[in-house]
Amino acid sequence: MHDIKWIRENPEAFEQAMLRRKLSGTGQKAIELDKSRRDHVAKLQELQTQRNDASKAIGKAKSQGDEVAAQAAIAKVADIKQTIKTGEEAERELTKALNDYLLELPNIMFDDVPDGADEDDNIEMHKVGTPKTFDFEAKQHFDIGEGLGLMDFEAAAKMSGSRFVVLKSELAQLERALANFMLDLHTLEYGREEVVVPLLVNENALYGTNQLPKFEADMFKTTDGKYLISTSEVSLTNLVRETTLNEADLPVRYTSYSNCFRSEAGSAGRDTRGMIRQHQFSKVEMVSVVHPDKSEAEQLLMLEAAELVLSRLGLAYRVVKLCTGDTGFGAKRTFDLEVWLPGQNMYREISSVSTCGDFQARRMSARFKPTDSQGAKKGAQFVHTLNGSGLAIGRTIVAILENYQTADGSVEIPKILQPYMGGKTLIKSK
RNA sequence: GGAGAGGUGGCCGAGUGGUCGAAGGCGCACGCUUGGAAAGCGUGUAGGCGGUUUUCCCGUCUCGUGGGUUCGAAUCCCAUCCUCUCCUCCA
Repeated sequence: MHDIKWIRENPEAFEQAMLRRKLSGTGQKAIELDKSRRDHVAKLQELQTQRNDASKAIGKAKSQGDEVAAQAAIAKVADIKQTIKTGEEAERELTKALNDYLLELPNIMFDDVPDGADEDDNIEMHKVGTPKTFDFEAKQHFDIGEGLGLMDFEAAAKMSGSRFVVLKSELAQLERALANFMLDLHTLEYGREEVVVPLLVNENALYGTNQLPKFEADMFKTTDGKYLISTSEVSLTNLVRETTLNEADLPVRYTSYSNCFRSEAGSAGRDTRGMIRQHQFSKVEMVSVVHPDKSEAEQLLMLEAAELVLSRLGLAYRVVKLCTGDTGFGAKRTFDLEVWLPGQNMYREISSVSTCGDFQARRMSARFKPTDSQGAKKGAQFVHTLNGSGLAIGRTIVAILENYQTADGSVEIPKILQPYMGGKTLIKSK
C-alpha cells in the first residue's frame, strides 16, 4: 500500500510510476479522496471540540451542583449531536473509500525494471550451465513419470479433479529429499530460520501480502471464510504483522517448506498436462524482513541462494529480470529463475525473487525502531520485505525427470540428492 | 461443540458514567548524589490522523475490534475476534 502523504507530495512521480503499470489518473483520484476526507475531518473535529468543551462544562457544573448551568449546557450541545453522528459515519465512509482505493494500487517499480508488455519482454541477465541434449528424443516429465509408474494423474483426478497428481515410491521420496536438501541449504548456509506455518489464514493476512483484495479468484476459500495459502510467503511475511522490531533484530530471515494452493482461475488451457501447473504444489520459500537500506543487497542474496539450489542440482538455468508488464502487483522488482526443460525444449520458471519495499509492511503494519549513533531509539519506520522461492518443488521434480532421463526411461538421481535418497543413484524403469 | 473468566500504556496492574490518555508499580531516559557504581531523590516516558509549523504548540481519535445508548463511555448495551479454565471431541 502506498503512503498517501507521499502521493500528495509527489503527484507527478506517482503518476509516472503508475503509468508503467498501465494505470492513469490514480494519484489524482487518491488525492481527491484524501482531500475530501481531510476537509471533512477538519469540520468534524471543529464540532467535536465544541461538544467536548460543552461536555466538560456540564461535568464541571454538575460536580459543583449547579443544575441550572448544567441544563443550559446540555441544551446547547444537543443539536450538535446529530451533526456529529452523521459526520462520523461520513468520515468512516470516506476513510474506507480512500483505503479501498489505495489497496488496489500496485507497487511502484524500480527504474531499472525494463518496460514491456509480457514475459517476452523480460531481460535475460545471465545463463548458467549448458542446456542438456540427448542422443534420443527427450521426453516430457509426465511421460517419464507415468512410464516409471510413479506419477498418477488419473488416480488424482478421481478423487480431486484435474490439476492434481499422485507421486509414489521414489518420486514421493524425491519430493522429501528435495525439501530437505533445500531447507538444509537455506538454514545451514544462509542462516534462515526454518518455520512450519499455518496453511489456512484469515483475510487480513492476505491483505497484508496483497493477494487481497485483487486476486481473490486465485485462491481457495473455506466455508468459514479462511483461505488456503497460495504461497507460504503469506504466512512467513505475516509473522511480523503488527509488530515493531528492534533495529538490532534485523534482518529476519525465514524459510519454510509448505504446500501451496492455487485455483489458477485464469489459466484454463495452459499447461493442462503434467505437474507444471497444479492446484496443490509444494515449495520451499524464503522471506526476509530487512532494514530499508539493506533490501537491495538482500534481493541479490536471495537470488544467489536460489541459484545455488539449481546449480548444485546440476540443472541449467537462466535468470531474467521481469519487465513492467510481468512484474507482480506487490513487487518493486522481480528476478525469475528459469530452468531448462529438455522435454519442453525451453526454459520454465522455477523460482521468483521479489523485493516489495515497504509495500507489504505498510499493509500489515510491520515496523522497526531505528537506533541512532547515540543508541537512542527514534520513531518507528516500516521494514522492507522480500520473498523468493527456493525452489518450487513440483517443478524441480519436473526438471530432474527431464534433465536426468535416460534412453531406457530410467532417471538418474542428482549426486547432491543421493544422500537424501538413502544412497540411491537411479530410479529404474520397470 | 458446551459452560465460565478475561482482553487497559514497553510490562504488571488500578479504574463500574463526568474535567481519564488513564492511579500506582516495574522498566527505560535524563539530572542530582558518588572517587565510581548501587541505593536514594527529582524530572520525563503511548500511538494514529489533522492543523500550525517544524525541533514549540493546538485539535481530534485510540483502554482487543466494530456498532449502539448518553450532553458525556475504559466504565452501560449488542455483535465480533482472541486468550485462559473446565467439559466434550480428537491426531
